[in-house]
Amino acid sequence: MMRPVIQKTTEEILDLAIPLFAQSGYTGVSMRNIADVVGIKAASLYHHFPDKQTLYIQAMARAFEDKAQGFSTVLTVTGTPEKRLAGFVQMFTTLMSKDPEFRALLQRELLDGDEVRLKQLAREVFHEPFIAMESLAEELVPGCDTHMVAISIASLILYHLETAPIRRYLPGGKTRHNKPDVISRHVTSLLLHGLKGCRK
Amino acid sequence: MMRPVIQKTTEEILDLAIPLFAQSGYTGVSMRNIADVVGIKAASLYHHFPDKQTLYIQAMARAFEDKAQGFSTVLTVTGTPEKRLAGFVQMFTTLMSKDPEFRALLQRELLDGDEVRLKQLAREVFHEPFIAMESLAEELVPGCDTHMVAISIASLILYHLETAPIRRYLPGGKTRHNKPDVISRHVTSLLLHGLKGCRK
DNA sequence: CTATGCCTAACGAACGTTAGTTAGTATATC
DNA sequence: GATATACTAACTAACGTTCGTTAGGCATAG
Repeated sequence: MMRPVIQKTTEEILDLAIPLFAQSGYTGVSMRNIADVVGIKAASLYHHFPDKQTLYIQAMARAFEDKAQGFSTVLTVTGTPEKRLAGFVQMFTTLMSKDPEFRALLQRELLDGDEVRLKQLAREVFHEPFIAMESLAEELVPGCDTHMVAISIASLILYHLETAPIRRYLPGGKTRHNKPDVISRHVTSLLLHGLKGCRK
Repeated sequence: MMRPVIQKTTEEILDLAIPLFAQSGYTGVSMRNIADVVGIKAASLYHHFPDKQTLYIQAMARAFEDKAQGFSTVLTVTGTPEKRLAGFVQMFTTLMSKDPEFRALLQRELLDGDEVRLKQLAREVFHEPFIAMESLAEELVPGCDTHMVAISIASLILYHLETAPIRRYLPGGKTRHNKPDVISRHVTSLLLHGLKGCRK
């Protein structure tokens, strides 16, 4: 009896599990769901991971580890602080816009993540780019609260993307509002000049 | 044999279910979980609701319906547009800060809500206050994209609150950054003057 | 030959849900 | 005022399914 010889590595399983967790969350995904998309039986998953929790944590770690370096490169641009801000906002918006999976996982971790996972996420993924953002903030506005400024920048970009599903039904919502270019221009001018920078 | 005569109304059950769904999400809460906090058996829930989905949808409706009018009152302030913006930001921040349950439910709906639920949420909860925010935006910055401005205002406030759990572990995160007054002042000056308004 | 990766089969627990029953309460009839 | 009727909200018991997980066997690669 010949069975197909499709040996899945641990990494391949994680890569297939990540989109599932992003879409449905930890409790919304079963070991059988994961096994199905991998193409093996649920019991076989236990040769790669001791339990579901470990599989999930490793999937998160993998989903986030690649991002860390992606973010850093976004912040190595040169030029005036204003140009660098504009460049960062544009690239960050494009990057995040292309990766709704990452955004969903981040949102879910903010909702459900325990202290240990959040601490790890902060240290291994966001620490470095966050510091780069803070130093950019310090250059732009010496003496400002760099922590709050960095959060504000990220919040403007991420929330425009995350609210896309409901903004369709809110007054004035247009398809254009989901385009990375439109968002990044709006955010940049808002940051540089306040609301009055949003005049036509 | 005397059984305790503790009759639970449908509304009481919903009120008890709401915090559970806020904390653990739809798939993270079982009918028995809900029954336990209500103090009845799971089967008895089916005298009030035909199934879990309906219970959840009614719980969401109830959790959100009170908010609709709360938001509207926040926007009936008078004065110069700048003062009104400052007042709105302050009140909205305080309101949202006091209600992490509502924020969690909103975030979960953005992640998991289907088109029908999001459309309902937009129409019944956010439509009116959103229009009020847009007219405020139009007063402040005639000819601006009011939709984007309204979203930006909300995003600044909500993301500062939602990221609180992870900001503890990010550089420069202080307890003060979670205080409604600090957040609303930061957001107001950012909106009115851009980043340079954040100078000390 | 050993280790690995997958299989089938099964476990106990929990899941959403249904059926049938009981106690209490309000309403209508005699 | 007593009695019958109907309704409500709870109960116990169980259904079939799915959950995470374990045990044991078979095949392939090194």
